[in-house]
Amino acid sequence: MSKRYFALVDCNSFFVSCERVFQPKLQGKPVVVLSNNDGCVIARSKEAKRLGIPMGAPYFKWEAFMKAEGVSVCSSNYRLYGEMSARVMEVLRGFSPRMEIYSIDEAFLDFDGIAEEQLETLAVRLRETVFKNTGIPVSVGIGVTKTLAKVANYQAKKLDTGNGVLVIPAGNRAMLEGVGVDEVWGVGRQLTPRLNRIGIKTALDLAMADPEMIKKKFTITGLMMWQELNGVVAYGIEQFPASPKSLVCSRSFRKAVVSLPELSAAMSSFIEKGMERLRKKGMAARYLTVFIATNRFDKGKFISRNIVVKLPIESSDTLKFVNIGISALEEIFEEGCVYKRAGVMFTGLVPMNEVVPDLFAKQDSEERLRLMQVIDSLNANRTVLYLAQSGKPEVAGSDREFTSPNYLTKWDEIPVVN
DNA sequence: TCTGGGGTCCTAGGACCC
DNA sequence: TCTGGGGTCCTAGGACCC
Repeated sequence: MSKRYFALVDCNSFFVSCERVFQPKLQGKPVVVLSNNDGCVIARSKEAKRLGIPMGAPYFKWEAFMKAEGVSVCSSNYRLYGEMSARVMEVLRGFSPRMEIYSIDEAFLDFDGIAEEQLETLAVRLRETVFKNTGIPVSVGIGVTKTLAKVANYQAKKLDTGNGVLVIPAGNRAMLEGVGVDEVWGVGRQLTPRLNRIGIKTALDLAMADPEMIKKKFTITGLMMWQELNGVVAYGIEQFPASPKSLVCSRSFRKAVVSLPELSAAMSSFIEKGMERLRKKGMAARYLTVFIATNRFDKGKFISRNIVVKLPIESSDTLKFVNIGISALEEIFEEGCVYKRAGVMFTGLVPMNEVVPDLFAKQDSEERLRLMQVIDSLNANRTVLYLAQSGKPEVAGSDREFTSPNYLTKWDEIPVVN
């Protein structure tokens, strides 16, 4: 019986690659993509990484440097990235009947039944197909567990294998040697120093450690990482996405907010946006959390408040949530604070059609749900209809200087070929 | 002036029950 | 003076992921 392999396909500098598909002049040049409000760097091209621009670099601190080095700057355009992601995933689906979309730019593929010596050829073909059909370059890592596939992917990029593909054969430990333990899937900022202190510096060190000790010190999650590095599957492919448990809509304000009316408008718009996403997933929520916070980077006291409201029955009605959300906000709002961030979280989620009727609680009415449907369809590609209470969309704090057009989702922004 | 946004899982400890 | 033991559920906080 041949070993079962998993592949991790990861889009290279995904957001940057998306921008490059539509702006070929950005090829081969240093490029970064900025977060909301053009706050900080969330994607970097290889060339930008080489210039030493770190992930999360605040734009205002790096602006001068980037100008001097000729770095191209893009504001983030999530609609575009979401659409490009869907296209990439569609191509990947053709390469394995079992696949897990892990994030906007990553997917695990089950390569069960593929002989070891054919893996690389298959991966190279996959890579070429994705590039041909979408213009997005990807790297492919292959191993007998997801964690090893992740390591392989990391090495494919780091070692610059030439074809963007790296296979870690079953039982091979050599590939773990040059990998810092902090690169292992599940080892983050806190675990790294703790592991280092007991002499575990590389992925190989972790793989060779005593599993009893690992379990004792790093609990079950630590043990699972150990197993996966040793080729024992602890995480399977999740083909069908589990239904979400929570949904957040939040923003930092470019200009801090002081007044209750302004904050209410922002909150109302968060609830609108969040509800729209929730309905798109066909879900309703039982709990609403409203939160507000001051600037965590400011000297002085950092204030963060939240309040949870429970509805008598699950709902997906924007208006109902806006009303209770605004009242909730009034309870936690404190005069004199300078708010920098706010948002809402929906929890207690259930599919809309599984809401259990209650004798004493009124369910969303048919008419109201139809109204929501109409609003959603009107807003499908661009927000055209919103509550007066929410104010103009930009109140919610979106300020983007370098946004690329919505090439794929807006008719009037489709690129023209002359 | 200016520092993202959206998720999941695990554990410890408290409340509560019998 | 002495003051069980076990189970479940919930929450807050920590840690991780992209």
